[in-house]
Amino acid sequence: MTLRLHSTLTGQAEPVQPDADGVIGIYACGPTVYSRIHIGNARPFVVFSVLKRYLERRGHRARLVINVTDVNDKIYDAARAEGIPSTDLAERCTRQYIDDTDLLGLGRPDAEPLVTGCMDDIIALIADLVERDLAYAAGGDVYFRVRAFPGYGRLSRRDPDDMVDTDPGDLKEDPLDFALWKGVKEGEDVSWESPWGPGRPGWHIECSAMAERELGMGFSVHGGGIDLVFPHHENEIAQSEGAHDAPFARIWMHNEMLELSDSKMSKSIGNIALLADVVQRWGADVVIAYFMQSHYRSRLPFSDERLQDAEAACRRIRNAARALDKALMDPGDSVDAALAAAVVQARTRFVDSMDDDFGTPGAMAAIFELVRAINQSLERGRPAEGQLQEVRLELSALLDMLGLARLMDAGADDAVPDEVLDLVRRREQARADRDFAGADALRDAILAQGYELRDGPDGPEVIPTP
RNA sequence: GGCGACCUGGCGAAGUGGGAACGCAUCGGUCUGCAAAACCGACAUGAACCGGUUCGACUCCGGUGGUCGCCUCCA
Repeated sequence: MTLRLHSTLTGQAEPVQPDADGVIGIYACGPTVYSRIHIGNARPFVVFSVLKRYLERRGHRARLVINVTDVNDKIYDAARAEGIPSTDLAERCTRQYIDDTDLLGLGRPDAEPLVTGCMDDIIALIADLVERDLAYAAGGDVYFRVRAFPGYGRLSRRDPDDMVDTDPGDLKEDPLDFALWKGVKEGEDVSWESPWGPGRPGWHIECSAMAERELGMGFSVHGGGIDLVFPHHENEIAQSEGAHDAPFARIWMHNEMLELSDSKMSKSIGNIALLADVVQRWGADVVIAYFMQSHYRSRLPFSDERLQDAEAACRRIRNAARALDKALMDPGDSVDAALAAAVVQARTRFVDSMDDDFGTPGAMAAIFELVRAINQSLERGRPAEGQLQEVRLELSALLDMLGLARLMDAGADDAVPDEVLDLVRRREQARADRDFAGADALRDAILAQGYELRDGPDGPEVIPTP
């Protein structure tokens, strides 16, 4: 079985097929850089990064492109409010976006084109559309002639005749038409030369141009947040397919929104939590696990409680990894058949879930079932070293497919500071003296230093609290 | 007003026309000086509500109620 993804275009699960060059091309719409990104913006970044990861781990070649919109009205507005050039603001926010997403440790996309770096492609595409009468110049602007593109509305299942309250504009032939090029206006501090005069691209044309440039027409997966279906992706289809009479993207994959107290998290509502703050507080693994425990097409509540759950889930996995490492220091010589079976079953369930529309919750469940099997086995005895290695490798491989392999780094107690080790020694002495009140106080002192103590048959274990 | 989605245990969250995963939380037990971790056990005779189809529905169809999203910048 191969990976199938629900496509917004067909409403059904469609098999993911490589492009003509054997590579699975994935384009996801990235942020507009006028402020730091919030945890909701991070969802598509995580989803599409893990999608690429999963495909690669399954032996496919994949190319992920996530653009950066660095020319936009909001950028002009924000820069004006700060009293700095809009290009400075865009550059700063682009750097912050890179820094913030780097905190997740999921790697970078293969390409992250900037709108400002694709101006020639954009102008050429607009010129094509004008040439084909799918677009027209008016004043210093250029508009797409929506009624001239017959498939308009297919992606969002919308009839152009049903659309109301559309901005009539002064220069449009039809209120439905949307801007491909906007002539420079008073107060805008950057513009580019074009056959229609100085100006800048409209919001939608950039993605058509960048996707075509990076992946060609007819690539595998185009995605982003579900709020982009209309008008952004609808317009991209109109632009690209209008210009080339060829299919643009085969599968349209959209992630649902995060919600905060029953409404979506949105910069315009103001109920946001910055990605950097969330990662700073909880750690990258917890944030990734938080996303992976829910399906990308489900709305996901964002709250401390949800993050706490994810943290507890990470702790459980880390504990099992630590138990494996401990067992490996003193392995047995038998093979645990039940454990061996659990390993096979976990892989099967994991892959089945993932291949069925990127079912990361089922994949996480498969990992937890393996974790339980590991704990049960170690409760029964000590499997042989070879089997322990094999189990460790498999757990690590499954976690890695979700970007969670760091949970295997259980944090050996070799880096424990001397003062903590000293506290441990004093506590052992207190216990030997049956001074349990003193021992408990010392344990609290150790915890305050960031280390958890677990007494076992082989003496106390010192474990860093993440 | 138009279009669409969703409604599963305390909180989250999957899958499925015929045994309701998984995580967290809670309760009891094992282990421990006590904890922690781990293990064992308990925890929705029922899936918003009402009808229908079916031998059989949480799963399909229809209706009611509720929640949310898009239609304008938005991941």
